[in-house]
Formats: sequence, C-alpha cells, structure tokens
Amino acid sequence: MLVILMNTQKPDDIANRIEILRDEIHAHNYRYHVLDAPTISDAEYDRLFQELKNLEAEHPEFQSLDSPTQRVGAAPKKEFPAVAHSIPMLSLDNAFSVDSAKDFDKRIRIRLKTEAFITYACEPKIDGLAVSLVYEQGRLISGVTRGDGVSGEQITENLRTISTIPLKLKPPFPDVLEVRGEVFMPKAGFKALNEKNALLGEKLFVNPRNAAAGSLRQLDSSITAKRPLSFFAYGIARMEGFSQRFSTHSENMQALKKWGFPVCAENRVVEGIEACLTYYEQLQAKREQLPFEIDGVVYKVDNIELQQQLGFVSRAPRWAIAHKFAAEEAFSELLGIEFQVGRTGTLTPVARLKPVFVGGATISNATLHNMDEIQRKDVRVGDTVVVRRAGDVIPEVASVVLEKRPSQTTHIAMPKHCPICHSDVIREKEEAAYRCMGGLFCAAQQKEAILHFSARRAMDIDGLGIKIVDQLVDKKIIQTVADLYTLSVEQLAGLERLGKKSAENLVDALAKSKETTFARFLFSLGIREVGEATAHNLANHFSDLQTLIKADELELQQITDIGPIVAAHIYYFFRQPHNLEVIQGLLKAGIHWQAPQSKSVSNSPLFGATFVLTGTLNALSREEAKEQLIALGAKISEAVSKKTSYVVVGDSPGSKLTKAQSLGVPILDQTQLLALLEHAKQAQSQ
DNA sequence: TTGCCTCGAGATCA
DNA sequence: CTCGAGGCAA
Repeated sequence: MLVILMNTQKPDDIANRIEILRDEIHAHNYRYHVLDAPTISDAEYDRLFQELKNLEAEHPEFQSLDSPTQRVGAAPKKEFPAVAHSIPMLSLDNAFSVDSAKDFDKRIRIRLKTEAFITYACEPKIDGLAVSLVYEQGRLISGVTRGDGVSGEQITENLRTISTIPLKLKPPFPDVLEVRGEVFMPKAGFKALNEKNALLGEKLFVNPRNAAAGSLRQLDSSITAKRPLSFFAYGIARMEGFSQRFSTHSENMQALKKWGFPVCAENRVVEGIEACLTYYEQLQAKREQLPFEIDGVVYKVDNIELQQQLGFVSRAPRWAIAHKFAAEEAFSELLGIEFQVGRTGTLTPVARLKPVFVGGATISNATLHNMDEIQRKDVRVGDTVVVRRAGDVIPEVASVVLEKRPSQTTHIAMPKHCPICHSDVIREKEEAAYRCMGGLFCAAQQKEAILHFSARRAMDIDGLGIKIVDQLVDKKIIQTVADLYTLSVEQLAGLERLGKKSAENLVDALAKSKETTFARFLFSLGIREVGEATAHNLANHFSDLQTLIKADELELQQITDIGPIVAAHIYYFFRQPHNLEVIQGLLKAGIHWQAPQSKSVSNSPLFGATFVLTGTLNALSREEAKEQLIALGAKISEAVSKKTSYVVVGDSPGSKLTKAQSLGVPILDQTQLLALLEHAKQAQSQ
C-alpha cells in the first residue's frame, strides 16, 4: 500500500519523505544506542529502515552518505589514505602510582601559582583506539586514526558503520567540529562475537581491544559493520562558526551530548586531587561490572583557560594525566635465559617464560635489560616469577617468588664468549652493557646490520625479511651489506620459501635501492649513535662522502647535536679498514645519490612543498608570506589539489578551506605558519 | 612485545 | 592452505 502510494508521489514529496525517515531513524538510533532508551519496538524500527532503503533504491538520486542505511558498509577499499590531523592528537602522560598523581596536581598548582583546589574532570580511560572525527555543517565527513599523532589513516567508511557515532549532528551545531574519542568493543559484544566465531569455526579474538583494532582495519567496511563496536567522545579539538564558546571541558562534553555524541556516563567533575583519587578507587572497585574495559582513569583540568596557561610538554598536555590501574600480574616459570646479540654487539638477556596469559596477551619472552637488573631481582633459571605488562605494553619480570624456589636453580651469568661467534665478551668501562667483540665477523651482528641496512627508513629493500637474511648469512652466502648486491636470482631461488618469483622481486628491489639519498645511505651504515636525524645533519653539512670520511673529531663536533661521543663513534667508524671496504663495495655496486643542489634551499624542510593561501592574513601580508615561503624552497599554488602540502588559512577563508578538508590536506592557521617558517629557517641555517 | 590485517607467493592436495 | 613480510596500534 505504502509503496504504491509513493510511486504516485512527486519527486519533492519523495525527497521529503526520505529526509523525514532519515531524521527519524537517526533519532531512534540515538535513543537506542546512546541513551539506551528506545521509544519504538524493533519491528517498527525495521519497518522504517526498510521503507527508507526501498525509497533510496528506487531513487538513487537522493542517496546520501549520511543516511543511516550507509551504516551497513561500503565497497572494499584498496588501502587507507594517510591524512594529517589539523590539530595533532597528543598522548597522555601516565601516572602509575598515587604519589605521581599527587605530583601532577602539585606541578599544576605551582605553575598556576595557586593554593586553591583545582577543578578536575575525571573519566575512565577506555581501552580502545583513539580516533578523530570531523563534521562540517553537521555532517560527518572524515574519521582518522591517531597514527603517530601528526597524521593517521582515514577510516571514515569503517567509522560510519558504528551505530553510536552520529552521522549528522543535532542543531544548532558549529560549521566545523572536530571531535576526539575512543572506539571500543563492549565486553558483551566481544563475548558474543567470539561465541559466534567459535561456532563457525573461525578465529577467536584474544581481547576486546584487539578485536576493535582488527575490525577498524578491515578494508571491507561491511565486515566492520557486523562487529559490535561503540564510541565515546572525550574532547573537542576544533570548533569553528558557533555562537557559543565553552569555558570548561565539562561544558564541552555537555555540548557534545547535545549534538548527539555518546559520552561516558561515569564522567565526573570533582574538586582537588584527593577527590580524583576517591574517583579512582570507586572506579577500580566497579571495574569488573563496567560494560567495557578500562585501564585507568584520566584527570583533566576542567577550566579551559587554565589548560591554555598550562600548555604542553613535547607530545602531551600538562593539564591532563592518565592514572593507570596496577598492571595485571601472573605467575610463570623462568625456563631459561637467552642472550641476544644486537647490531652493535650488545648482549641483552631475555627471559624465556612458560607462556602465560596476562594483560590481554600471552607472554613468553620478557627482556631483563641487563645484568644489574638480574642481580637486583636475584632471578635464577627455574624460579617462579611474577610477570606483568609494565607501562603500556612491554612485558617484564616483576619479581621472584622466593618461597617457591626449587632446590635446584641455575645462577645467571653473562657468558665469557659470544653465544653466536664465540668472540670475547667485554664490559666497557662506565657502561652497563656487555659487548661481543666479534664485530662484523659475528653472524648475529652481520644479520642485524643487514636488516638495518634494508629497513624501510634506510635503503628500503622490499622482501628482505629476517628469515631470508638468516638463511643467507647461515649459509655464508653473504657477510656484509655490500654482498647483497652480488646476489643473483639463481642463488636466491634455492632458499626455503623463496621461489623464482620472490627471488626476482628481491633482485629488482635491490637494483631499485641503488638510487638513494646521502642521508639514507649514512643512516643505513649503522654507525653507532647515528640515527635518522643525525644522518640528515651529516648529509646537510658535508657535500660528499669523501669529505665526511676525512673529517676529524673537532670538525664533526661543529655539527648540530653531535658532541664528543658521537663524533668519536663516527671518526672511529671511518678508520676501520673493514668499513671502508664495505663502503667501496657498495659504491662499486652502483649505489648513488644526487648531490645537493643549491645548498641553502635544499636544506629547508619546506623544499618542494606546495602551499595554498586562503583568507585574509594579518600576522604578515600575503606577499610577505609568499616571499618567505619561496625563499625556503616552497612553491605557491592557487588551487588546492591532492598534491598540496599545506593550506594556510587566514580570516574568513574561502572554499579552498572546504576543499582542503575534503581532500585531507593539512591546514595551518597563521600562528602555525609563523612557527613553521621559524622552524624552517632554523633548519636551513644549519 | 603481541596481535591483527593484508598481500603475494610457495606448498599441498585433488 | 600456510607462510613471510610489512604496517599499525597500544
């Protein structure tokens, strides 16, 4: 009946009906998923949903991305594009004890010069994945993972399928809103999912967090749609075009609620750190009963003006801290100790444990760091030990259960000779570390050096993993990184799990790697204390390799961030005949790089970057901005495209801003531009 | 450090 | 079907 009626309707009426249905379904979704208080039966809901689906199918011209029907997932993607966050996603400082939580409060009061109680917003720290959601004109247009904090992966399609994430905001809303929050899988959903998977004979997820992470990484969002994911908003990163301003974090959260976001019901606002600690106790007591997993609580200074006064320390705000619950612990047995030989020959003791499930993962290895650590804890092979996941992830042997010590235990001693190459093991004075003196004659060091050389950030040789390197070195086919370039398809194809095709790919990858940069090459050599940053500094300072090789320690120390120790390492490296031989071999194999062009410009971090300016600039004139950018090697372009590196936004920006946001191009305000210019000039002058 | 996903390719069996 | 590599998150 309904359908027949509709077919006779005019397009305007259909569009209206679709709009009404969408709004109604959005509202029911919100009441059901966020408020947990549905006002219609499931059957009625299904009927509305079906009607909308039918209408959309009959009239594809009215299809829209923010329709609730889109939650079922879109077509599989090839990959997730990388997108820069317009505001970095910072991490939180951790407090692992009541004392360090109190220190946090003390620091704040000293900085703010106040004796008064600080008002804190307290929230559970949900164990999930942080994401950033961008809304324009009230519509969800982008959702991005945290990534390294500066840029993450765009997973908008997957996030759309999460029923508690609003696709449309409830008015009145700001023109632009960027919301930060946590995606997680509720305990009940996790259990149900695993029960279903068990029945189907599919793989089980080990914990809710990993299940959530895995679900978001699906290229096919229709799979994500079937996973019981949920979301809590915990902050506003950006808000533009809104009449109201909020002065506290808790008001922000109220506003988020009004716009339709789920906000955790356990959030509280309290006075003073003691009240925070009480909140912590209370939450810990009901941790088991909570429908989702948490690993601590977060305290945030509620007043936004105070937050701004406090500012940031490197990658974390000074005004917030995560107070973690004590790490879960479990008993295990120390089966043995293995000494791992690193790239520089350092011997690290690693505990082999009877596998034990703790903190959401099965632990069978744990580093013991060094011999001092072993002695302090008096760990012996055969002991029963307490194992936990310290900090966030790294497993550690917390202590020994002396009462359970068997009569037969083996003391742990640093071997006198390298377990791999049998060279002498020597402790350098003033150092905790013991080193194998075998240098590059030690197979372990050879392997590590080769793996480092071929790593992505180094020479980027695809397809050369640990298993292949193991075979190549063990069979004495290669010893040094230079030997890599002598490998032939025939030699490689005989190896385990490496057929003709893989061998060809690897030889291709090797050939491709010959074209590189000076900085990459220097980093690849694996000189002690020379990481990516130092390699760049060296490459910028020295015009060619020969000059660097000849440089003495004093000259090396002239370079930024290179002191006497690093200078000595570099100097020593280039005095080893063996190292020079390897370098000769590499150059002979055809490794080459472009000599830096005009030095001052190519030094600039902005070299080759493309900028687009929009809106009125008042920090400096548009001409000045252009001039400075060009002087730093950047290009200015008029139109925003995928190739644009940054869009600089002044007052009352035009459509370029919207374009930039839809393409995920990083956006700078004037302050950020000034900071970037400053930074670039400094880097250039080095 | 572990767990997860994806891809390409090798191994295995029909 | 299984494995290795590579990327990502906490």
